[in-house]
Amino acid sequence: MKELKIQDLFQISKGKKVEQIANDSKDKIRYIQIEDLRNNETIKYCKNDNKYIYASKDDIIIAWDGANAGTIGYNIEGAIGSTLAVLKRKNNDFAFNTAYVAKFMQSKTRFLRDNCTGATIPHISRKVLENLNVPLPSMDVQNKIVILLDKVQSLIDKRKAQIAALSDLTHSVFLEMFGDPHLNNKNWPIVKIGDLTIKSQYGTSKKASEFTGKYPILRMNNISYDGRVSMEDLKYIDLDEKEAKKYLVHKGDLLFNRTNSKELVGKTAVYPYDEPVAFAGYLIKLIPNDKANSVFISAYLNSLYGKKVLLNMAKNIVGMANINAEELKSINIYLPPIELQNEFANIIENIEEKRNILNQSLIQLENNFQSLMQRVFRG
DNA sequence: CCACGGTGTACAAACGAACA
DNA sequence: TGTTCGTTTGTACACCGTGG
Repeated sequence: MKELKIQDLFQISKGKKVEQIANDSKDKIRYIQIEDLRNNETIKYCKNDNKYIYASKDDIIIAWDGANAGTIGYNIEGAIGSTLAVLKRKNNDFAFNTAYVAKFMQSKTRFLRDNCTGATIPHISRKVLENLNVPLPSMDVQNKIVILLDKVQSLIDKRKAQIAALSDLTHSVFLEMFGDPHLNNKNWPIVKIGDLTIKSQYGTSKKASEFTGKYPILRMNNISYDGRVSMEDLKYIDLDEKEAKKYLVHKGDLLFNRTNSKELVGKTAVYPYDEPVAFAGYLIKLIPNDKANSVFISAYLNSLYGKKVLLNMAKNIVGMANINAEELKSINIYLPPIELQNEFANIIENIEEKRNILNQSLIQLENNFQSLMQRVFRG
């Protein structure tokens, strides 16, 4: 098969510093940064100034600096920031589909990242990139490869959308069953979180180890902002029998992140697994009494209103914010009957089950995509 | 001009004084 | 002596800007 180097096909230009402007400004164009190569969640703008470096839809964008160097973007239009570079087609007669090359480069992200230059912060090596060999089958085959990979990608996107929809569902089920927490138009009695718990317990302040230890230990990054426990990136710790009693979290216990940056203080989730694990000192464990279901309390604190309450009460001192156990227990909460709370918890459990299935499927699809990519470009 | 070393900052982990 | 909890320290990363 014919092979050409990136430098035969493209002109590479590094981006320049771009001044961001407000979203409602006139005569604006999109300002692209590394984040924008991965998603379109926060779109930023800048002036339409000809001193900037532009990428059009048929250019390939690559992240040049930092841990994500080598990330590829395509079909995005705007001025690129200083940590990106753009690959523009050279004027020559080589027959190739830019989208195809973009996909090919995507399959080489790892390689580009591994061959970076720079002492502390990785930077793409221009030489390595320019000398990257691109296999070029016939135009027909290139086009087919693009269509195939796009199809798989769109399956992945659909799966992600389904998972996001389930999160919305959780919120709306909560609102429907219990009503707006702020207005309390179902007139539930108001109590304090402390009234609904048997006890609160801080986690262990023992140092966790990377590999060895009897128990996995949950740290702040294991509690997500949207109220889930993630078992990724765990550390481990040993506990004796006495410590195990205090510092293990069991299924149905509530976990609360008491120290973090102001926005992230108060991340709350229910531990959902049968196997108990340890938890660190910047988390507080709450065990509910017979008046409450922890899933309900967690959903309350994770509602828009709950987040607002937490944000307002976090004491922000030199960059770090805190909500201690007493303050947590003093938060007001409305109290529907326990039967209704349990019903809610059952619904959530069902939703979470579906979510797990979808997640598994997503991981599967992503793996398939990777191996497909490898096979396709090996020829 | 751009390669490459540096800076600022947000998040996370850990420390250790104050309390019981 | 163990627990609480505010603060310090560590780490990772996005982005910047200068000298060759």
